[in-house]
Amino acid sequence: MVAPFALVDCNNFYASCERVFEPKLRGRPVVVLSNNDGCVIARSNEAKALGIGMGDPWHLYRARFAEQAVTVRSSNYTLYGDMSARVMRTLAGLTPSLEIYSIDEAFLSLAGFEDLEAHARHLRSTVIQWTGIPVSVGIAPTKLLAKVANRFAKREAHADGVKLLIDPAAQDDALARIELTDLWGIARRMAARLKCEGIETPLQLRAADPQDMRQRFGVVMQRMVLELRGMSCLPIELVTPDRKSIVSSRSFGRLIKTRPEVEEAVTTFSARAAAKMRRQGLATAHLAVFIETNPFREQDPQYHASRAVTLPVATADTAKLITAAQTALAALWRPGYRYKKAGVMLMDLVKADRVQGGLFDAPDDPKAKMRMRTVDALNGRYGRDTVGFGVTGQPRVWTLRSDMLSPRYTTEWEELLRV
DNA sequence: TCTGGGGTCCTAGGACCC
DNA sequence: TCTGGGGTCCTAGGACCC
Repeated sequence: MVAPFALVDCNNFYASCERVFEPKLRGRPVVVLSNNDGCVIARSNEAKALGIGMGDPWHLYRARFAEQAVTVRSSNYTLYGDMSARVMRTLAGLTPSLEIYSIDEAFLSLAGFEDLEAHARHLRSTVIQWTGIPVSVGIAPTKLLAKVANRFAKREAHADGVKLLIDPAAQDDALARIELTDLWGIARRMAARLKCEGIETPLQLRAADPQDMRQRFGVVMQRMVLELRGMSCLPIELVTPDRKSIVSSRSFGRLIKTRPEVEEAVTTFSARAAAKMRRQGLATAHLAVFIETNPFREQDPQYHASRAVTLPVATADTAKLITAAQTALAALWRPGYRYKKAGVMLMDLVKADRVQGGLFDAPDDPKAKMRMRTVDALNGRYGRDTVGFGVTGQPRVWTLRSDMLSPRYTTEWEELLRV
C-alpha cells in the first residue's frame, strides 16, 4: 500500500492557545476576536454550541452573551505563532517528513509505521503533553481523504481525536455523510457549478470520469477526483517555498477622512511589511497600496483602488519602501470618502542575497562601482532596470520580474558583469 | 478600404485556503 | 456604531511595444 498521510490539526487553535495560559477557561465558552474586536475568528466547542458562528460580527452577540459568561479575548498573533512553532517542533520530532500547511495544521507521511492508529494516538498525546494544545489526527491514503478523516476525528465523540479512512468501506461511509462544500478545495461557488452539472455529492464527484472533469473544470478538479479515489496526487511538500508576496493591512477602528491619517497608516504598513520581508531574507522592487471605503455602509459612496509602483532596484530598505508607498497613495487618493481599510502589498519578492546591504544604492567598493556602471549601461541599452548584482556574492543577473529573465540575455549579462 | 500577432504589464476581479 | 488578515492561483481586457 502507498504510504498513508496524516493530517494533524489543532482543535480550535486560537481558543486553545488562550486556555494554555488561562487554565480556568477550560470547559467554558471562549471566543477570540479579530483586529478591532470586529468579528469572531475562533471558538471553543462550548462557544460553538451556543450558536456563535465563525466570522460573525461580535456586536451581534455582545449584549446577548454578556451575562452568559462567554469569555472574549482579542487576538494575540505573536502568542499563536509561538504556540504553533512549539506544536510543529513536537511533530517534527515524531516523523521524518512534515509539511507545515498552516498555523495550526500539518501533513505527515506515515510511511513505515505498522500500527497507524497507535502512532496517531502517540502523536496526539505527545503534542498535548508537551504543548497543552489538543489536536485531531486524520489518516488516509491521500491528503484530501486525510482532510475528510480529520473532520470525523474532530466530530465523532467515539473517535477520541483519531480517525482512519484506510478501508474503502470506511471511505464510502464517510463520503456519504458529508457535503461537497465539506471537501478541501470546494466552496460555495464551485459546489453550485458542480450541482448545475449534475454532481451533487462527494460520492458522485468520486464516480465522475477524471479526464472528463479535467476538460470541464480544470486540472485541479481532476486531481480532486483522483484523490477521492485514493490515488495520491498531492505529495508532502517538505520545503516551504519562499513567499511571493507580503501584505500588511488593517481595518481602521473608525472611518478616516483625511489624507495625513491614511499616509500615517500606509507608513506603518510599509515598515511592518518591510521588516517581515527582511526576516524572511527577501527583497522587492514592486509594491502596491490599496485603500477602501466600508462596503457594509451601503449608504456611503464607495471607492476602492490599488496602485502599484516599481522601484528602480529591489530593496528591503524601509525608508525607500515608505517613499514608494506614499507615491502610490498620492496617485490613488481621492478626497471626500470615508475610508475603512488600507494596506501595503510587497510583490514579486526576490532572494535577498542579491540585494543585501543597500548595495544597489551606494556601493563603496570600487569593483562594485564598476559593476554599477556596467549595470547602468546595460539598463540604458535595454531601456529597463532589469540588471543588478550582489556585493557580497558573485556578480549576478537578476530581474525585477522573473519572467523577463530570458536565456538569450542571461549569458551576455553574466559575461559583462564579471568585472 | 483593407488593418497582424505575439508578448508584457497593469488593473480588476473571482475563487479558494487558513 | 460595531463586519479580520494574510495568502495562492487563475482569468480577462486594455495599453503599449515590437
